[in-house]
Amino acid sequence: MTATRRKKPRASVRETVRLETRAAYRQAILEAAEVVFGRVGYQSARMADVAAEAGVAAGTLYNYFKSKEEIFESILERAGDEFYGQFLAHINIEDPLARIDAFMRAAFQFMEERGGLFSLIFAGVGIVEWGEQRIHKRSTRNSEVHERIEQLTAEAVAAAVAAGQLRDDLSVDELTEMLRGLTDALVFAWYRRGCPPDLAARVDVLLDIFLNGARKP
Amino acid sequence: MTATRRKKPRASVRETVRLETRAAYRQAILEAAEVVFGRVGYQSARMADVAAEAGVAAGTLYNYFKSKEEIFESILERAGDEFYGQFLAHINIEDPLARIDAFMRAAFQFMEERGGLFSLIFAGVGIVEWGEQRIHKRSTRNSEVHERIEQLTAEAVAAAVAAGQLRDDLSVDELTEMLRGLTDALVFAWYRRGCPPDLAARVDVLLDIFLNGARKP
DNA sequence: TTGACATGAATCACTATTCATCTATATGAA
DNA sequence: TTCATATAGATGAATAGTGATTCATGTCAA
Repeated sequence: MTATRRKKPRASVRETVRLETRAAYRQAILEAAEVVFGRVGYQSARMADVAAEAGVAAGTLYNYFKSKEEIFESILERAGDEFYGQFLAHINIEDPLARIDAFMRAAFQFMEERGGLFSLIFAGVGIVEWGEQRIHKRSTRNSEVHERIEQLTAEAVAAAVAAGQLRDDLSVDELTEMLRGLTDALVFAWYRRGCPPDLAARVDVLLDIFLNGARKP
Repeated sequence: MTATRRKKPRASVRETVRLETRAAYRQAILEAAEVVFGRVGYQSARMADVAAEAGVAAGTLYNYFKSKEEIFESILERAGDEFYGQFLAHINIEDPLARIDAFMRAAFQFMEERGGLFSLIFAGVGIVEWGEQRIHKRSTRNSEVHERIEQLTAEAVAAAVAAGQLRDDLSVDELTEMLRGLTDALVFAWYRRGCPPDLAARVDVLLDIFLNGARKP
């Protein structure tokens, strides 16, 4: 997918050297775009800004990407894959509740590390989807990643229900929805506070309320 | 605030009639804008679309509003006030938990009735704020309304804690945050399903999980 | 006849994208 | 090793599309 984005390089001795260089440019552009998009949002970000941030000329961007949108999608795609990877890393934890716990922690840690991108990724998984969905239809790829993540969570919840760890008088969907909501809420609030380095630590509150509720025993 | 938006009408005998007419135009424009913004989003909505929907010429819009943004803010403002009103209506319920319950139901009912505007209002109270905040800074007024609503909720939560109805080993802020998150989650999911008429009914699940948690007793 | 105001074509601003050029490097003959 | 030439690809000025906003004009009620 990434490969088809630009003219195929001619086969030659130069190949290796050129590729190195091209890859570096590509990388620089993506990183710059991530910074700029993260700072001012997709709409407000100007290609000129991205070019400046990357230290290249505006025209150069188009030697590596077809359009602004393609750059955006590349970012979403990359970040989405990384995010998904964080989930996969804990897929094998046997105990359902422990798995959910691990998922949440992994997700929060990822958020915390890439705060600026929040509105493009995690957010891209719902929030931005609403705020901007009509502005640019989201990359299909990113949606897939999103769905798979929801899927992993739902599976864990289902397993927990099956294991008698979670209530069975509510549907798995409802439980998953709520879990997701609590997660969003924390990230939301954290983002609003300016992304201080305390997000990961708050998972405990999330799980506590999700599992035990807010009512005084 | 609304009054300062256009040239002051001259005092004259026509006044009454003119005002009537002007008010009608203004109203039509706002309603049209609400429809169009709700349908395609602020960014994608064209003034020409709004004009067409309102059945007036594009230029006419500018006889009533300074700019596209001002129209948007007027909508947010109006909707925000209505939304806030729904909360105020239950402010006097004594029992804190009952008050929270009433708040949630009122909010959901409002959502359900104005689904199309979701992303401009309730959403405008957080979700869109992130998705688009850099695209157009939100109206100060709307932010105020938002804050006041959060305030009302937080007060109810605090009262519940004080009354021994909610846990006191978590901060009021944390509890409120979670409540808000659960609310968002439901509306989110509902919106994604295409706004079917079942939102209000789901408040029970929300409160159930918030109060009792998801763990199997 | 006059003034308020609706009209919509013309203007203006903003940017993504294109493209004619220019630069730097690689190649290969001397 | 050195120089002439070719070429990938960097450059940024020019283009082009979009759509908000303006304004000269026409209409209608008083």
